Amino acid sequence: MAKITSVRGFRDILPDETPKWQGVEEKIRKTFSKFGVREIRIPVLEKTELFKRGIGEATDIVEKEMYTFLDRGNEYLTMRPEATASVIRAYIEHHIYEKDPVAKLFTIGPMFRRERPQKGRFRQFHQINVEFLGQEDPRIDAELMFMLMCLLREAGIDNLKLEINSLGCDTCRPAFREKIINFLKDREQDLCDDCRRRLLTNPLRIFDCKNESCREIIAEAPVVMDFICGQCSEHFGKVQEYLELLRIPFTVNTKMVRGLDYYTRTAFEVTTQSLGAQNAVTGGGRYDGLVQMLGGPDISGIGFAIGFDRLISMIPDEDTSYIDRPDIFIAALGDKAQCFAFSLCNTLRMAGVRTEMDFSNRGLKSQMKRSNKLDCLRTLIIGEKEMEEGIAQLRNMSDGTQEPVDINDAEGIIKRIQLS
RNA sequence: GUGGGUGUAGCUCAGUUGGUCAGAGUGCCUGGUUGUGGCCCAGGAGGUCGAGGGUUCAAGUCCCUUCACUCACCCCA
Repeated sequence: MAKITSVRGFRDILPDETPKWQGVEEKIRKTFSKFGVREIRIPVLEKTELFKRGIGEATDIVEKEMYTFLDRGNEYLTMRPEATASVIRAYIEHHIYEKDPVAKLFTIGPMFRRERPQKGRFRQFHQINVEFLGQEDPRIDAELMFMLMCLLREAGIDNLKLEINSLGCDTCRPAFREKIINFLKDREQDLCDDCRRRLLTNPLRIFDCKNESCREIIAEAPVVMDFICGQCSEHFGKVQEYLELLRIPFTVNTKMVRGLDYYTRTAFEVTTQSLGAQNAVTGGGRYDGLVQMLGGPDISGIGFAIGFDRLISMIPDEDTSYIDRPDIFIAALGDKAQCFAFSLCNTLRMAGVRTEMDFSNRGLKSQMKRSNKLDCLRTLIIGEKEMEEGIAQLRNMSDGTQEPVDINDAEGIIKRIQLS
């Protein structure tokens, strides 16, 4: 029979890796709880219209990366390519703002985009999303970024760079957009092919082109900062002040732009050197018009998405804080001892001790090997002699020392394990 | 969607101009030690050389097709 493999870009996360995922998630949840961020769980499937309206018709995501299909009910559905639109949909649908317009929400789960896979990029990938809704104060921008940097540090990752920018709001951005298009049109012949195309689709993206002649042009181009309105400028200034107050290192990157249409004002990105070309670990920003755009009241919001897969891949394998080894292995010889050990093994487990044993009925040597392979901290050796005397040998696998223990005193064994 | 790289044992990979080229290391099993792991030594199992076609007396090696993986562009987390 031919083997059936997983779908391209969809991968299995194997038991050797899951402890990292669980460990990081646990740390992140603790941080969220300190900041009063509560979990919301949302569906993986949404009506296609949600993303068209939320992310923007003309974006690459909506144009060519979504898993969309016609459902039997004759309705177009889409595997979500991002979470913010869904969170806002739920916030509106359940009238969460009626009870309290201020909401701090997070959600964790898989997203789907049909791109060509490469290092750090999969068709099913995982994001940790945070949305702070109902507050426009620049302190909320700073607090969100502060929390983000805290939780990345707690996950054991450093060497990160926080870059921020302001994209302006609905009133000042169109003017800037027009300015930049005019500026670039005059120099169109010096732009690369990609950028000439971008001029029509998404002119702001030309800002992060790597082509040298494009960069030269960009260097002289007008910057968002020079065009944003008074309020946006003041907001951005305050955000920087508060970031400094909270001692968060950052750099202003006036060329940073975002690929989703809903972003306004503050935009930010956390990047690293260690991921190859896909160097963004987190991207986020303010989206003051999104709630209204999705049919809700005029409520502002700001949020970010952490690329969970990328985050995990940055944790060095030497980081031992995520490994989880058995406390004890019971090596039992002979039917009587095996029987006794089977019972003891499960008693220890119920008492919270991570216990392993082996039913193959092989010799002590191979059971010791298995204990070693499983990286058990200790081995309890119970042979026929020990069964008769009621005294087993508790061996420390790192230094090879052994001590006698009373096999009928499970509590005594547990205490000894928990002490060392 | 576009371009490059790679597919040989469970894993990581050698394999020269076509001619003992079916290999190493590691992992696994057994033994050296009849009740003591790791280190060492010996032995063993394990592969339609990604798949299909072609050239040739002869193909892991050359040609064509195809699939998969991978990196980069694009884009993004």
